[in-house]
Amino acid sequence: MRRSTMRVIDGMHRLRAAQIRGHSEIAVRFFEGSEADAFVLAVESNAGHGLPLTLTERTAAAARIVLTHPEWADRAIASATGLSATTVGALRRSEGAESPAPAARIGRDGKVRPLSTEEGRRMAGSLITESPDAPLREIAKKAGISPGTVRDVRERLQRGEDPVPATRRSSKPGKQARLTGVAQDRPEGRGQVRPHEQSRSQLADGSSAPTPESAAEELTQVNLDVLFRNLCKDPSLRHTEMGRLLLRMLDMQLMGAKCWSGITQAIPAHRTEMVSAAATQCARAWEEFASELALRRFA
DNA sequence: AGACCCACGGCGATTATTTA
DNA sequence: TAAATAATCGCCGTGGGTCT
Repeated sequence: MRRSTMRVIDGMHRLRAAQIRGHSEIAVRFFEGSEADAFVLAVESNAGHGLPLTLTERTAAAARIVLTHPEWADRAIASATGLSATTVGALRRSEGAESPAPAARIGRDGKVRPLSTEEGRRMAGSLITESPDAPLREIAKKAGISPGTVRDVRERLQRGEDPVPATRRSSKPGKQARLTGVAQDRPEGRGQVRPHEQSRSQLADGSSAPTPESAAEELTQVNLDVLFRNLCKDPSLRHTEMGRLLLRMLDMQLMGAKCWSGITQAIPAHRTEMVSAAATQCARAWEEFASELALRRFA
């Protein structure tokens, strides 16, 4: 149970059972943390006990964790949601581009691993060339990489090789796409650059970050029916009162959109002006709601 | 103190299996 | 049956423990 909101994270069925049995008290374990952390805990609990989430629910949960905890490694998120790391990695590529990617990730072991050591390796290479007798730890500290990596750099230099393995070089086609989201020389079809990847590459260039307007514009191209079905899969919406209210409102919107002509015919002439004003205010309210959400995402 | 070893975990690519 | 997902492989990085 989250102490700040007294909301049940896990054990809703046990709580219900206790209420039915007439118990007025139940032992709880309090959780201190953010809303995002509480969500992760709820997903982990569901994945762990006898009432696991469906595949679509787990996928939706993983997509949310990717956004709220971008520093978590794929395997860490996979472990929490019961999906495979491959699936989480694919989700990150499709969802993660919407937020700035951290330079390193925290694994299940709590260790931090950088997404690219190219810069550190090159600096270590220079330092080793300048001072061949310098201690590995000293070079590691200056270059910002681990002593083990410095040793590998030194061995590579001794063999006359590049300090950065070919598979870790940003210039390698396809690899850069993994490390920074920049697509290079991708083949047609599967490797085509998607809109969100383009906006991420702009970030890597240091030019412009995606604005709330551009991100919203991107999603508004998606059919409302598709967006609604996708939102319905998210347990964080389905399992909260306000979330369900939003889904019902969107459902009504969808239903209305399918029978505008019938509704228009049903409105008497003397009420058209009033209904028009009401509809305009509704539209404004949705717009303000959308703007507020967009600003919150990029705050 | 510095060097080295090694367990653990990261990733992409590929293949096998499951799901809708 | 096609698409999605999981499993596996090989390579690489980190950091704690051990050796010199």
